Amino acid sequence: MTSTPSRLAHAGRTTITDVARAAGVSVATVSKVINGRYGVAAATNERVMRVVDDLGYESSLVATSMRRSRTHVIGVLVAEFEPFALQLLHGVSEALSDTAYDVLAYAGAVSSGSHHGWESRSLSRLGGTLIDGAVVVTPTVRLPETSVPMVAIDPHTGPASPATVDTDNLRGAREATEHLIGLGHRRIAHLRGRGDLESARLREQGYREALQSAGLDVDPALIAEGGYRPAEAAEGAAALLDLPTPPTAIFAANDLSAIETMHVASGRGLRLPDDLSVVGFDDVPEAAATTPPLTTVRQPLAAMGRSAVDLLVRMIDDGAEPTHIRMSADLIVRGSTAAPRA
Amino acid sequence: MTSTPSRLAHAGRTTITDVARAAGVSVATVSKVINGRYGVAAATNERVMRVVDDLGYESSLVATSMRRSRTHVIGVLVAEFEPFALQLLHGVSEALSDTAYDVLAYAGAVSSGSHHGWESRSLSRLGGTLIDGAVVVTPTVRLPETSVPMVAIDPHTGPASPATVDTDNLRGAREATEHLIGLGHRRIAHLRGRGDLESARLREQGYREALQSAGLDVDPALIAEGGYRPAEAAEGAAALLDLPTPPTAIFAANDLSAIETMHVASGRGLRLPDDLSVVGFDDVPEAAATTPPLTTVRQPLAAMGRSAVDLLVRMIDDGAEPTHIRMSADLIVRGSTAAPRA
DNA sequence: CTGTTAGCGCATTCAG
DNA sequence: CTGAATGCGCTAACAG
Repeated sequence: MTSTPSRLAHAGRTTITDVARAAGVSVATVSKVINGRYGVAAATNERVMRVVDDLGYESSLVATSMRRSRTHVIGVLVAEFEPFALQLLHGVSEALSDTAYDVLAYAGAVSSGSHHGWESRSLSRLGGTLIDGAVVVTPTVRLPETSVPMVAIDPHTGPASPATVDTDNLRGAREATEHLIGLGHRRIAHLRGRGDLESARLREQGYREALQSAGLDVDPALIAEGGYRPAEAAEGAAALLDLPTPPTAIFAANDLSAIETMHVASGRGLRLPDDLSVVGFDDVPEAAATTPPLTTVRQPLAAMGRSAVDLLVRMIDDGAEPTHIRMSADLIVRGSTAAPRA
Repeated sequence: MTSTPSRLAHAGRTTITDVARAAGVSVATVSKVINGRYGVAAATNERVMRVVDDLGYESSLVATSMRRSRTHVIGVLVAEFEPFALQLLHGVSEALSDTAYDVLAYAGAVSSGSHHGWESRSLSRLGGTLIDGAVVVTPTVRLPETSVPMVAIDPHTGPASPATVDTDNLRGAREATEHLIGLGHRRIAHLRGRGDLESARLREQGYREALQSAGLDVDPALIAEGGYRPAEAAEGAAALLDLPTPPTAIFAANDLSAIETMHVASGRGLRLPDDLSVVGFDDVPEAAATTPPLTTVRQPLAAMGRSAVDLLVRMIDDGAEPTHIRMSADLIVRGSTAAPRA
């Protein structure tokens, strides 16, 4: 044996080289055995396998992905792991447990700075090699087309990307607002979502349309910024409630904002839903856990995740055409809405 | 120039080579600029930076991780993305948003086969290269020690790994059972968790101890398998309710099992909590959303995720010693428990 | 059937 | 201050 004698068993991982040395074969042979390719004697095969087991060797995803085109890993790219993305992830994971794919979720909105959004950054960092395809959650920028197969969930520009999954935001928002109108509310406020998201614009539009259809004026003073996030929502809600004649109902652009709104209202001694009705959007698990439980528009998040994966896998495996999938958004009436007090 | 002339601008990603060519410098120079190292003229620096921005270049995680020791990515290894892991992930993500680390969550329980568990496989595949450290959620096997820094959450063997975060399962289970006893229940069943998990054993032990302390017999017929998963839990619950004299209360080893138990009970026309009291464990968001809302033992999941990350980052950055962190588990009484009917 | 060779995209010496 | 060579762990040709 003339292999480098100075090489000790290194610190961390077991590499293919370690296996090769222990089995007395070349790394190429080990590679063949591991990948079940032809051209290896049965005896050799078994010997290598035993060493692999003994050493607990597992090929490095990183190294493999550099040489191979397929890694059998699907990437889910999110800005951060908030409830919305989490529920999506749940569906993705479920759908993938029937397939040969593993899931890798990446939250890349941390080390910011570049003028590119997190979506492009994450795609650049993972794409092409590490993952066979990507599910991108609420991307805000147009995504590069030259990359891996991907489907966007609730994307910024609506169906601009080739493959998308979203819900009927316009209709859902109309239903929510009409529900409040039907209850007898006349001063209905809206806590906006992130202005750069198509979904947020559609929800606001649905709110406006419902009001107008009912012959109600859209009062600009009753539209505040919520940004889809608790911190901004708290400010927006406070501003609304500080109005000389505050609204009797608030339709928030998502559940997190709605829940925050409820906190703000409770903090001011308002009783829900008697003094203020609140409606959200999304129906994350947390929505049903508030007191009173939140009336909201349900997006079938897990189902959206599953649909996205189904489509993606078909695109990867069968070269299926990218399409647009639109799911329905349905009002779920719970306890946070009631008729305004006389 | 004798470089391969046949090389075209390739399909997918922008590589460091593209940037170098566009900026008219060598890849080494680009590398230095990107990593902010000394030895580059200011003018060159700026020119390269502009090209980087123009092309939207972002270094490949894969390639980088092969050569570098640090990637500034923390891995969260889970079997699958169920509510428990999701909540943990939420805390992890939160805690990491203050740091320079990105989060990468990997669900590796899919392509099984090897006698190693998913934890070891995932660690082998990602460790050492892709991630700087790992948070492993409910590992069931003893983890190799020679790998990257890691902390285990709710591990199989209890505090066998050097760094762990868990809750006081024994105490939580006792409280849950004592609550039922205090309500007047005498036939209290237990829906077991996964037998290979320390947490499940402790919860059963807490149940037994509480019964014994109250002078009640532990009836083996009242202990069924739940496996922490809805499918098994449904069977276990059905078996319990099929007993000649069924229990008046069921303490399930986790919320998913408890929720499934409620479904099974409702499906048989039982009214909750009058005909049957149910207690869970974990307090995932879904627990408060059931009707009636589930009485359960709260594990501070997000806080556990945060603690795990805090510890891990200190281990990576400052070489801190691994420790064991135990958090308290507290009973949350909601509507799914009541005194048994006379 | 098995070993040798080349190179994936990048960071890192080490000469210019 | 810059550029050419080297190798990370692995797979795909090809040679023996």
